[in-house]
Amino acid sequence: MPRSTKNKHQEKSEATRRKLFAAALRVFLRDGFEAARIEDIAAEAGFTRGAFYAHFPSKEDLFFALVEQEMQKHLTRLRTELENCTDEASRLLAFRNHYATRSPLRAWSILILEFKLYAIRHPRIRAQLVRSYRSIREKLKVESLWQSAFCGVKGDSGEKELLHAALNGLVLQRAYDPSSISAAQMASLLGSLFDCIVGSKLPQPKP
Amino acid sequence: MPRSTKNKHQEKSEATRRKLFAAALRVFLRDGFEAARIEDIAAEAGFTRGAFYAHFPSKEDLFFALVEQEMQKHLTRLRTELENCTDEASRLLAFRNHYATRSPLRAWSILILEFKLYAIRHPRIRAQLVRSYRSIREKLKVESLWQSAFCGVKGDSGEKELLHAALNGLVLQRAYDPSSISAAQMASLLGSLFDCIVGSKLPQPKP
Amino acid sequence: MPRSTKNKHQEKSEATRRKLFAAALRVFLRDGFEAARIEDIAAEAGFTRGAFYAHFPSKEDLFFALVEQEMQKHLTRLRTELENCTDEASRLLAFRNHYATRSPLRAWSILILEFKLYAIRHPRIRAQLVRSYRSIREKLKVESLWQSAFCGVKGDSGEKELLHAALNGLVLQRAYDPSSISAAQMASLLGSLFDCIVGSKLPQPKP
Amino acid sequence: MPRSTKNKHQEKSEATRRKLFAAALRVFLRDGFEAARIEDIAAEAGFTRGAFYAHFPSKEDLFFALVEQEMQKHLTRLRTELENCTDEASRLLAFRNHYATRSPLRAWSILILEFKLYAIRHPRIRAQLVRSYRSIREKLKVESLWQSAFCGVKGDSGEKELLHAALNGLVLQRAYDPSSISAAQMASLLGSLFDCIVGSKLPQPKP
DNA sequence: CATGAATGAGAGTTCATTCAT
DNA sequence: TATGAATGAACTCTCATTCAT
Repeated sequence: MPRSTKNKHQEKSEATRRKLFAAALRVFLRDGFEAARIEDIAAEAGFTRGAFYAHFPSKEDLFFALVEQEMQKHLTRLRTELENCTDEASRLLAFRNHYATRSPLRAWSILILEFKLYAIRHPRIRAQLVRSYRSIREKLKVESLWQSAFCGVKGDSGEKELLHAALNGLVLQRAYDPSSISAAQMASLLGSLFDCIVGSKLPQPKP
Repeated sequence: MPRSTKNKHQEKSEATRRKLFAAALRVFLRDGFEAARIEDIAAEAGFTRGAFYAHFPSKEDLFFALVEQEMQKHLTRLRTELENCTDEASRLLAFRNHYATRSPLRAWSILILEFKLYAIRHPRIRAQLVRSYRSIREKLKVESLWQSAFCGVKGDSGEKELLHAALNGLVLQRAYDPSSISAAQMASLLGSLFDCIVGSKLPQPKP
Repeated sequence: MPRSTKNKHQEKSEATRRKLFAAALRVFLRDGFEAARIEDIAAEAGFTRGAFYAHFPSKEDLFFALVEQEMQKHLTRLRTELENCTDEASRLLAFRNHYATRSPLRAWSILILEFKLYAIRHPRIRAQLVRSYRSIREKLKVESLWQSAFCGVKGDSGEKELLHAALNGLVLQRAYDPSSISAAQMASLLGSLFDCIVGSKLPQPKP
Repeated sequence: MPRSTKNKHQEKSEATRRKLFAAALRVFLRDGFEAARIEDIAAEAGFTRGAFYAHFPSKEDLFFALVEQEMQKHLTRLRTELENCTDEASRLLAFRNHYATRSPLRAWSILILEFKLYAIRHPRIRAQLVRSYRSIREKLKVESLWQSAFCGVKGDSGEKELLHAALNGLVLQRAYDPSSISAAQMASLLGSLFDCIVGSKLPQPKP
């Protein structure tokens, strides 16, 4: 009941949760969402199943928590990078690189892809995922990131989605058949697409 | 040994196979590859599991057969459309529309997306899928389709992949959160991307 | 309806039956009774399942028919060998060799062993097998074989069973772990046992 | 982490394992190895299939564990009996009785017989079984049992195998057709065979 | 007689989740 | 909090047998 004890417990609990998180990320990236076994995650963290269920109600809930954490990380990093840029040009370049050379996130992209497909078949999950993404975007002011990168010139006609879609599609393509497109080609294509969009050459809706 | 008997058997067998194919397509589109149960496919076709295994060695084999059949259908249709065009301009337009307004194939694209993800985690399947795609592309001379549409002007720097990637990515995005991008926006974006690529504005590899 | 036609049919039918028999023997010896598949037997004979069921009501029935045929073959051969002996001594020797060097029948022994075990768990089969054996023994006058070999000296205290049991047990032992006993050792042991029994050294029940 | 909890778990786990073992033994003896269903074993122990798989990786593994346990039991009992004998003569007699009156192990022998046949058709299992037997024999010093019983007089020409083979063969014969040989006859025959072997009358390899 | 399509019971195995400790 | 035993539903795949042709 003494405060310090309570804190000790809290700290320990937090540590377990963190370990489970990290382990889950590793296992999900390695095996995918559906194939990942709770037991493996717990074991990877040095615990057993019970510990998992003491901290998360279900595999899906853990995944959501993980998504929010990772998205936050990625977006915060991007924001920091952009804020470190002194002028508009370098900010645009940083943004471009972010999209064109996202190879370190390959496995993560594929994991998200898989979960989106899973969500499509599970309405409740789908709704939760949409909500989750929306709240992250709001919390981290993703719109303003684009605004700041593009000087807020134009209204959104879905260019963001196109960029993401192309990125995800290419990542998947390379994961499934690396010989069909090289990493360099992929970066080049994404860069070009980025230029296209930014150069206002693309986003002209059909009249 | 009687000829008529053999034919009767053959006919019946083919009819069953066709029914199973059609049922499988419906169930796969509805439930996805992994979640689709053999029993449901058989029942949807009006049979029991045993009938399924009399015609296909496994769910995966059926899926491959289905993929080849459907790809063949789609590509043949596209080829026909292109061949019906009298001049180069209309051919290009038909090609553009093919990519920009592929909504009827939404569910199919998602199914293929899911199977590619599945393949990533299952090396043997992956190899088979790559091989299968390659053979289809060769058999139906997909390269020549592009050549004919684009008058064989430029070498391949992966634009085809970019187009497909963007298409698949957007289809998934809309399936999982339709409110994030409208069908019209999607068509518009894909059209613009197509123009971009054709207009040789995109495919300039980094020097 | 003409006689010759009927005979043609009968002949053909008989030929099919014979082929199925021979095929079944091969498959049973190769795969064992339970693991042998009707389809494999039919295919091995150059037919399909239907032909099998046109000639035999079930796998078990085929097996019984097979057992009777083979037993008859083996016993007839033994009888012939014994009858070819001019004197009593050579007859005894032939009998001894029959038991001590039965290696060609290794697979058959094991098959019968397996079926006996199967029969133990299936009462109806067991009863039928016992009956079947009994009728074969009577038809082929197996008792008289022993009598003739041993000059009918002594009453049966089960020596025959002991000899068979030892033979079967050793065949199994060698099949399952050939390194535990050599073929030569086995022949030697069986020969010695035979001598023991014949020399009236063995069958002296405890006083 | 608390010690008591761990012990509770361990105890419960061991109790369940023991129950599963006992149940498996009963079901295997009743139905045979192949026909025994995991579900029946679990139910017989008062559990469901899941519990089974929490304790044993497969039916085969359970069987091997069972074999080792039972062999150990049997051999330990035999060793104890022999060690209780004060003189050489009574030791030999005890050994003789062990072989001649093994009726209580009838069902066990048949189960092992069946598994050996199973092993013949399944190479991996066969190898494992051979290894398993060898390790048991070494661990329990089976050779020395024979040595002690027979005063280490003679080298091994396979008499042990003959004795076992005859025993197993007769057990099977009686199980499948009890009317073909009485229990008394069987004991008598085995006793005589034992005497024969011990009396050095049998193991004279052909010159 | 022979075909071979179709049945359907049944097996082993996996794993998210629950719950007593 | 964490353990880990136990559940039970689900799934794929096999094969002897039936039966319309």
